[in-house]
Amino acid sequence: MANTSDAKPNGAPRGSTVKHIETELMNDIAAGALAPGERLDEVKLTERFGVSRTPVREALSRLVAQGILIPGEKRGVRVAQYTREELSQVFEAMHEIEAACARIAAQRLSLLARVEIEAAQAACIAAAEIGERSAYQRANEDLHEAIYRATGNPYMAELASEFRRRTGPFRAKKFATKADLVASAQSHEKLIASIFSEDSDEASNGMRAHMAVSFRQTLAAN
Amino acid sequence: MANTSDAKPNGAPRGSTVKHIETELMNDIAAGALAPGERLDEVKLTERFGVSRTPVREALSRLVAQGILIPGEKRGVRVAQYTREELSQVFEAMHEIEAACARIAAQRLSLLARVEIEAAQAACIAAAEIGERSAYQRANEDLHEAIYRATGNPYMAELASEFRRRTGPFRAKKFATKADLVASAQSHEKLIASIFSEDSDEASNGMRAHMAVSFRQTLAAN
DNA sequence: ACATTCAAGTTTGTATACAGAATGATCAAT
DNA sequence: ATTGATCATTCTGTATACAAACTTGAATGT
Repeated sequence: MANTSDAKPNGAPRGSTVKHIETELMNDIAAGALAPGERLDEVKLTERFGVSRTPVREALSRLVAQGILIPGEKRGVRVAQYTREELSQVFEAMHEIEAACARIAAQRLSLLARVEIEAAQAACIAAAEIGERSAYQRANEDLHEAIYRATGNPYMAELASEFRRRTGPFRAKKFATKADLVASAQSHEKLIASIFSEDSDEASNGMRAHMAVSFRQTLAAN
Repeated sequence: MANTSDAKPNGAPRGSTVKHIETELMNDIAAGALAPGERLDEVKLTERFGVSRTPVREALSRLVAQGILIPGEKRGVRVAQYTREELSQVFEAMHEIEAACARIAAQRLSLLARVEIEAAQAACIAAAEIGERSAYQRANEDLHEAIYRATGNPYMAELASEFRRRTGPFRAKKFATKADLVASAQSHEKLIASIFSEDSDEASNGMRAHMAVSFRQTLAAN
């Protein structure tokens, strides 16, 4: 049945619905509301967001492009799920990208970047000392993002952020105990020192060492 | 006017039309048939491929996700075009990714990978000696792809390939003279030696050095 | 001459319709 | 009981329709 006159308006309303669906789904996945391996049904999403299949589809395909969702065997898309080996490969790639960011950041370190990194680390320490897991996680993300920005290279930064989003669901359950937080914050200290040394190789090795600590915690939780 | 009975069949034919459009456009861009900055018109593509806007749109948005196209200021999409600074940033990111590949490849070097790399380099030398530019370019791509495979990490490999595609249009005009080919092939020799040393740091530095040579040629041509 | 407003023409985002594939379920035959 | 075939039921890809936003440019007023 075609629109008569009282039908829902369509056309192009303000801030792209697609973007909204995309971030909403990303949050769900990051928060674990959608478990790895779970299948997403286009029509269900259609109902949930009160839109047609077209924007849902577009949002899904963007998430697929980012590796957050993967195309199902024959049909549909599912939340990315990795075998132990795949997980370690994705993390290896992320480690290298992070290391590259640290390398470039060390080369170009600006005063602003220094301050932003120090501020984020201060927040990490504060959160670790009182054992606030979710605050620590936020501060930890901030610190890494500050390092990405410190590269002065938006392409590197975007790449790193993308991998961080992609691995988010697996890193979520990483910090089990207060001791984990403290250990992570201490690992940050060495990492930051290596970047502030302004020696590329040392910074990149520093980041690899930090990521190794971090990955050990992640693997323990998966 | 709606389908009556003799209309074109739609539904889902064989190998996704979207994929076809995507690769076709990628080729056009790589071959320079679509110049950087050029605007792509959805409707024109619709006519060219004899399909509706839906698959065209999907193909375009995938290319946007890969950074090969970029969304226009207000409307439409255009072939990615970079200022000198942006170009150097994209290349910096690519260099780091390539260096990471070299690092991992050196760590895990298998006999098969060694052979593949040597074969590709042999092809490079052969092409350089007789000054066959397009053959050299192919062999050069093969060599880099062989290194990506040598990482044993499909995520790293895909990432590197993606950046290579993205920078393709700018590297295309790189090899101006036979001397360029020979210089590139010689640079490969050192690169390969550094990877075959199975020393991570040396391999990653080796790749960075090679990419620097390569980038100098690229900048000269842009 | 310049700014402002308004109408026509494009372009985009979203909705909906529909054909063909994949899946699953029912039922007959071995 | 297991296998195989047939049919109904999703699900997916593509086509088409249409409304809102943007662009353009001409007409109007200052």
